[in-house]
Amino acid sequence: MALELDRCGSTCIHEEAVKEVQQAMLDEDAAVSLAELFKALGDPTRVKILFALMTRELCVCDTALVIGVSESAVSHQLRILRTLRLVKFRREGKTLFYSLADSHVKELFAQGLEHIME
Amino acid sequence: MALELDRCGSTCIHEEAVKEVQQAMLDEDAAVSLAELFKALGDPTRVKILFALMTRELCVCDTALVIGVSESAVSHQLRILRTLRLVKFRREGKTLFYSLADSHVKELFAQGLEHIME
DNA sequence: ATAACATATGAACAGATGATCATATATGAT
DNA sequence: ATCATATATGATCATCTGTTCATATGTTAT
Repeated sequence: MALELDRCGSTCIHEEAVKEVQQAMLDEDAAVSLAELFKALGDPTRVKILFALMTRELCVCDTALVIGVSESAVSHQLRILRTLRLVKFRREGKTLFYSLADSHVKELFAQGLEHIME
Repeated sequence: MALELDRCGSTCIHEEAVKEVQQAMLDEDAAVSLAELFKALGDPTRVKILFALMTRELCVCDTALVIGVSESAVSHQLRILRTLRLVKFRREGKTLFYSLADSHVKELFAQGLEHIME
């Protein structure tokens, strides 16, 4: 506590700015949750999986073929995406069809692509 | 190439689905760029930095104080955010004031928080 | 029950990541 | 020029990540 307050020397702190920002600041849990969500979107394989699912639902095997990685790798990544409720699935016989859980991914990708192409 | 096509056995492939998705598919570069962007947002420290900067511009020292990490750590993370053009800065004497580069971060955070609180 | 198929899971390993510490750069004051 | 301040950078290291390979689970058909 005291350590953190001292760290900066004290000469360079703009008190008003710090207070203003601290009041509007995100709490730790929210920051961690947000980071977890974005981290899940922060891998090319998972981006491809999600983008593929934007077009239509796909089984694991087809997904693996489309994005060019092993089925095991896809399955591992889908587990992560499931945990964060980014995808859902339905069973049809031996096959599991995965799809986007809600529209947030589409919106996030749209914003993300906008930024990249700026 | 041939390896990838064989990998799935061939029995489980739904050809139409695969073709339909492949046509709409993101190219490799775009997938990597998108992933890089989201990866940059996928760390609690960087989330806090960006969220803090949503309120107002801040110098490195104040940022470090607000989010409770060392100035060096903040500087390192700001470098990553600068590289991805998520933040920009202006100099005033010895002090560098960082701010959000554009409005995409706000939109992304808004969507992200919506998803988390669903 | 057995076999085949679709997917999931666990272990393991190489590569990436983020904080820390030490050092360097840049600006302003003396 | 020297010094103090604000920030940046490089090296190091423990931890995390994603793929692979081997194995397990669950479903359908025989």
